[in-house]
Amino acid sequence: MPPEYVGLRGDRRVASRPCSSRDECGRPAELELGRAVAFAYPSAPRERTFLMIKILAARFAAAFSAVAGHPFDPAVRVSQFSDFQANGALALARQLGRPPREVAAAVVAHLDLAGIADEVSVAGPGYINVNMAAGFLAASAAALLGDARLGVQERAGERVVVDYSGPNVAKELHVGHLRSTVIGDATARTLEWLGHDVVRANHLGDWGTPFGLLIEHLLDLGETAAAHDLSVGDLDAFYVAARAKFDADPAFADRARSRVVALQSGDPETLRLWRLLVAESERSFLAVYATLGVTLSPADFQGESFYNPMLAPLVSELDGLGLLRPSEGAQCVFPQGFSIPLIVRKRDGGFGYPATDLAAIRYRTQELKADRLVYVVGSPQHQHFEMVFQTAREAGWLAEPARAEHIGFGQILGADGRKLASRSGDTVKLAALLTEAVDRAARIVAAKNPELDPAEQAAVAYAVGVGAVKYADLAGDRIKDYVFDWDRMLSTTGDTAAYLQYTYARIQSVLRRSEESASGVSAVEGPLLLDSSAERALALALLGFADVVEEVAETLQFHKLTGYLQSVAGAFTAFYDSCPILRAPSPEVRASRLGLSRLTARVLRQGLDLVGIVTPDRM
RNA sequence: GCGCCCGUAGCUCAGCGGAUAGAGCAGCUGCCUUCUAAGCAGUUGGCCGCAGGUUCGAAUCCUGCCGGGCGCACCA
Repeated sequence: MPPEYVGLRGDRRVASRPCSSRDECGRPAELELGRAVAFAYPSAPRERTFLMIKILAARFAAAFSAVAGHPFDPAVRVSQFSDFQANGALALARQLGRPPREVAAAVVAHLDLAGIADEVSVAGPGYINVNMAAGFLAASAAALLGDARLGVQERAGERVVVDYSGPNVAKELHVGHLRSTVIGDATARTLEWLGHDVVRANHLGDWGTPFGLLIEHLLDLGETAAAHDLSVGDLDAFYVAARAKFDADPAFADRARSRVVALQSGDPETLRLWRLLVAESERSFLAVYATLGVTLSPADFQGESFYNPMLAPLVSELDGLGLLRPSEGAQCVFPQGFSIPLIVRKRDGGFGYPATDLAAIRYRTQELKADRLVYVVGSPQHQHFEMVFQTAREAGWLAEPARAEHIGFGQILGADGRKLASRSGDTVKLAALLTEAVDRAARIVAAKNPELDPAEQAAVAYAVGVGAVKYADLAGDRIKDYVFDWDRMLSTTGDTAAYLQYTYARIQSVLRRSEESASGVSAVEGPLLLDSSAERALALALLGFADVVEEVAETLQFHKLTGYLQSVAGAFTAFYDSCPILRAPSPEVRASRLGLSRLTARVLRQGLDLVGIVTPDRM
């Protein structure tokens, strides 16, 4: 087999590559192709924010710097002993050589929290505990209720390119693409909502030697028949058939090889056939994206072929910069800090993915003027991206303030602790996985709420099923592997999407009833009253939304958002359990509790929307 | 051989320099003539892989081991 027939390009977004030639599969790699605010507190102008911790941190910072004589981090955190605590006094004490409690007391003496906190105390070795004033929480929560953005300030707008999903043309989306697609879409949604200018980049594997045999197979079938086969959705079967012919029929293999040459030299007819394959694949991808509720559109497809014309000039440019060094017949860059080369041009003259990735960086920073490049690709490719980024820096294509990040993630494992595969050992197709998710959810919905009419049951099953899959993918630290477990992800209790969706649906139910009982007129919101501990705790939880969203936008650790939403839902259900809303003791309390409910619903809905999970109104 | 990641309750996971290590599931106790019990409240359960070190203070930082996963030049 000629070396150029080694494998499909692309699939770089797959968490782990298909079997390599020396792994447990014991099969050569070339046989593996088919698998594979402003805070509106009274008298506070717009520069304040809703963020409790930021408000406190600012006040504490003033007090700390008064004591320290210079700026000092107050280390304000959420506390289990009070609402918040500042831990900075311990570190400052060491610096000043004074007893920590004494320093803490000095800080408290300089602290101005009038109207914000009604209880400040020094505890333990020198922690400063703060309990917020109920009036302040109430006013803050009321302001949140009146803020369409729930306290999250809109950003000035960086241009961010989010590179995710990246399936291979002529192969179907499979579990290996799930995490990149889900995490990438959550990234795009979140950054976009924050006000950034997000460019979604679906870096398809749409170029390479395999297209020789694919195109010849297509010609054998006839374009019409081939298009039919492809549109039926079984792209993998099309590839497998082509591959089988290539292996069995030398004449076919020769045609395939010359077809590759024709493709690479730009033969118009060959390019037309190639586009046909690409177009059919894209239709297949879009169908799965639609089911998944992923925001990728045809405009976001920007495959490897897009960069083809840029590759030769790019290598020349690297040469001109003196970064290129021949090694064993290949053109290489040896980025600083790495002992192995980045092969930019292969010995046979072809370009590999490092060249394409470099071209993409240069295009994205220079043409798209991107400030931030996010690559949502499995963690095995960490070193590759570090090398590419370093090379781009040395070439001047990735210069401050622009930054590139590899957002890696672990594998999805089966119950056996090994990479998830179907019973027969094949990769699991995404379309089939989602169908099963919805089917399983449908059974649960039918059992839990048979009163819903069939259409609504189906809609709920869809939201719950797909939500479960996405949530399971996002709820853990993305760097770790996780075990794919239907029972756990579809559990109606616990840390699941269904629990959040159910909480949301319950709130909607109450709100619907409130409108009925108010004879169609929505009640005017009164001031919020936080008299019970449950109401207070709920308000406090709701006020944390902006903090979490901002952190997630920076770290892209979506499990922090899902964990936060769980705490909000938990605070709500505790409140729901102990505080009658519609039958509240007075109209004022009722209005306040309805306000808290409405705010909770909005936070849950917005939070889930940021990660692409749908919230049905009934379930 | 070099490098990266992960080892926390029976299970799945948070916490990543600060007070008694948290949550969900599973187990056990309670709670529906009342707004969706797909729920809530309580409870049992942990030498935070091991050993050193840094620090007033370490699950958290450093070093070395052990265990698991994954990379390491013409596949993408």
